Amino acid sequence: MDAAGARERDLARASDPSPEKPSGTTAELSATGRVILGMLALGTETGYDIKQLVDNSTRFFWAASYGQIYPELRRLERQGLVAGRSRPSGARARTVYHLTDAGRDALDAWLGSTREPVWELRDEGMLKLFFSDAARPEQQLTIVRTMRDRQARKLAELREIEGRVTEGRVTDGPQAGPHITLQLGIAMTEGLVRAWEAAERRLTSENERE
Amino acid sequence: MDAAGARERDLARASDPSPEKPSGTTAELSATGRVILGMLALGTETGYDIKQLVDNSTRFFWAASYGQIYPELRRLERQGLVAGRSRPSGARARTVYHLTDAGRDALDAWLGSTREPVWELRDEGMLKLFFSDAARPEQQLTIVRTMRDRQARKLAELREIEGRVTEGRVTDGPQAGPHITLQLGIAMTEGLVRAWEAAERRLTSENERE
DNA sequence: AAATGCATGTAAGACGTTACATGATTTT
DNA sequence: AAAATCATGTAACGTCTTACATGCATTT
Repeated sequence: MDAAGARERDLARASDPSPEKPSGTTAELSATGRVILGMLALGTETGYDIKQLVDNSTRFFWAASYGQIYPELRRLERQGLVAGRSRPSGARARTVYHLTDAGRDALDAWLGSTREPVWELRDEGMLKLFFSDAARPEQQLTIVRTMRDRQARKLAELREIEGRVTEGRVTDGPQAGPHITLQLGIAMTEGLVRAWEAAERRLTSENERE
Repeated sequence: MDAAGARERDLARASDPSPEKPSGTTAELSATGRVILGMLALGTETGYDIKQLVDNSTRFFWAASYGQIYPELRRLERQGLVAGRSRPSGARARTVYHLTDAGRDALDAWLGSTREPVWELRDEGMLKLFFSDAARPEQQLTIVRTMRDRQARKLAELREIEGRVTEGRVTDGPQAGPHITLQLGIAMTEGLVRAWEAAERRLTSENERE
């Protein structure tokens, strides 16, 4: 029957038609393309470098793999947004890329775009919690504690990064973006830890009452 | 050169080999499969119902489309985890599904699994902020305010849902999972709003000093 | 000498979204 | 009579991950 269905149904309504048309001469810049242009603007040069920096920074909120990066670099070059030239180091093949003027314009246009930004979460812990009435009560608590620990570990990781960056150099000036993003990531993750802790308290106080 | 690359490089190290082997006789349950089993356990019956409930609840942390749901229902049936039978309403075709014993076991196994849960975020606002040194300073503020507003709207939406649910029935008992997940979602989104507000304060106080 | 790091790539397949197509039933 | 909702599905396309393959250079 439809007990749960009827109960939860119609609780929210999506409403979102996008305000900006594609509207232009230029082909739409893909998500990975945006990452690459941004990374080149930050001074990385090779596909390998880009992957390193992604893994050490944006991966927390935007990941990318070699399988995306290398083909996308060539697509961007075909579109005239980046330019690469061979710069072998010794006998080892190496291609360094840089933004073209058109590439810098495209990056600017994206940064200034008012299109609703992508925000997508896949949180298996929340999904488990949602369905946890089908599990034993201790399992519910295990789920919550696992996620709290997981987010706490991530928070520790981010704080460690922060420590290393601060003792170094880049706190302000023209490299403010990465740093303030790290601050934001820390604040966000603190929020997540608190949220899971609150859920844990709610569950344990319920159990006590029984 | 490698200014940014060298600076941010090696700041973090991934470390995660999964602790549990596939190890079993049963084929691995896909992510969409997990959603479907959970939804059937909650009492939904048709593919359409599942999609409705996903859109009204889990979409905030786990989305799914018809293009995933209908094919996956048939795959699960082939695997013997769900069973469907035709229950037309009038002349309108309709198939109602329910969990089999094997399906309930698979759901249990997933809920009890200690495998590191998936947690993936794609946050275009954070990405823009990361690269925002390439933009004009006012644009940096625009990005932050846009995201703060966006998360605040989502928070309002969630609170509205909460109001409707609370004035209704389902606050506790055997349907605790969806409700506590909603609470968690609210707490998480509050954390996000606060994080973006903090970023905004950091940016505006910097601008004042200049 | 071995291990790690630098560097580039591809192929297969899984995963997901979007748009389209169709039609019955219920509500306005 | 029209609009909204119920209900099921597919095809095309785009995205992303994973695993594999290769080989030079540097550090231990």
